[in-house]
Amino acid sequence: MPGPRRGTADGPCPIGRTADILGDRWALLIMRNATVGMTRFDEFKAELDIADNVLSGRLRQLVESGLLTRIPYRPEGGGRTRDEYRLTQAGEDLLPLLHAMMVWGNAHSESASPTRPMRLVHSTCGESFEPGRRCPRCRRRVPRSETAWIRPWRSDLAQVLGAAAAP
Amino acid sequence: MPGPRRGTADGPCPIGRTADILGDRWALLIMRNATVGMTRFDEFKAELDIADNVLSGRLRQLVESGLLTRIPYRPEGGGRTRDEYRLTQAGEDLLPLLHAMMVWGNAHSESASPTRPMRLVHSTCGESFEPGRRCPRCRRRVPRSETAWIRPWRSDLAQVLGAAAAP
DNA sequence: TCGTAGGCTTGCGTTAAGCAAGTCTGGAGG
DNA sequence: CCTCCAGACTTGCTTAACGCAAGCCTACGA
Repeated sequence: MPGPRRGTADGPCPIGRTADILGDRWALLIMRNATVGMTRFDEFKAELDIADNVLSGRLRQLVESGLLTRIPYRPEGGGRTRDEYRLTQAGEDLLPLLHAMMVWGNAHSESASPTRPMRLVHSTCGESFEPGRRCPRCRRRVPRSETAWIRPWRSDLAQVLGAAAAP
Repeated sequence: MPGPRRGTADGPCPIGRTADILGDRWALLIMRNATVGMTRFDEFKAELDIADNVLSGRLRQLVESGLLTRIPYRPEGGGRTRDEYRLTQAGEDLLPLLHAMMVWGNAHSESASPTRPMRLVHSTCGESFEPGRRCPRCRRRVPRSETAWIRPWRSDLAQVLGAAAAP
């Protein structure tokens, strides 16, 4: 933002410090998509409809903030090696925050084309759960690999975490 | 932001809709302070170190989004009647989101002057709790009136919700 | 009636977003 | 070995929004 931004990046309040990193629409949307399995520059660009200079800048900030890391990969169709952006532990730990955003959004905002609400479910049993709590059906802790976002407005089935797909 | 902002305010994803409202540093900080009991324009201005035109704009947006309402009050020291900004139900329901931000910030960011971490406690028994869950000591649901934020970096005791004080 | 104070608006310079075009790099193919 | 190619990233331009500062506007008190 204009003017010498007087940030609170190292202030005493943890909410203020978090707001300094995530108090940005694009940062939140990128981390949302990364959390559902998205990793590549052109995927983010196409899905978010974001200008590539802005995307490039945000990804760099998120890497600097320690939420993402760059890892080389070789595209399946051939081509030069490129980097993909994967969640760090700090990035994975955003799950409760994104879940809270989902719950609030389900309750207090409305879609132009209503569907059944988005849910976070335990992929091995299909039951809704809350991050940090045990699955109410299995009574087990839900590892990240068994986490799925149900997005009823999407017709495809690429909703399980790990299948790169966009909300 | 520049250019005709292509928002997702009514998109199908509730996280995207929430990001449209709260994907802004000032919006998050204002709602944080409102949640700990702050209500008045000059309080926000002084505590957040925000320009008054920006504060005015953000408060208007938050009222339009249904997170705050304006309520007239008469200043104790005399003076004309003014409006204060109080949380609506939607605003109060941000508690889990702010709590998740607190937890993440405690874990993954660092203060320039470290203290014991911020906590959300049940004010009648002093036990930490998570929004939506019962108090682990009392086994009772924690109403908003019994909610307190412990902010160890503040020496004063105005930490109980309802006493207008800033993080 | 006038002074005052706080909330809000306006104007100016600066930063960053959105857009579009260009650059840079390394693998593939000739 | 050289060239082509595709995609990530950079640069330049226009415009919106921030930070700052000054001014306005309005009830209440004197």
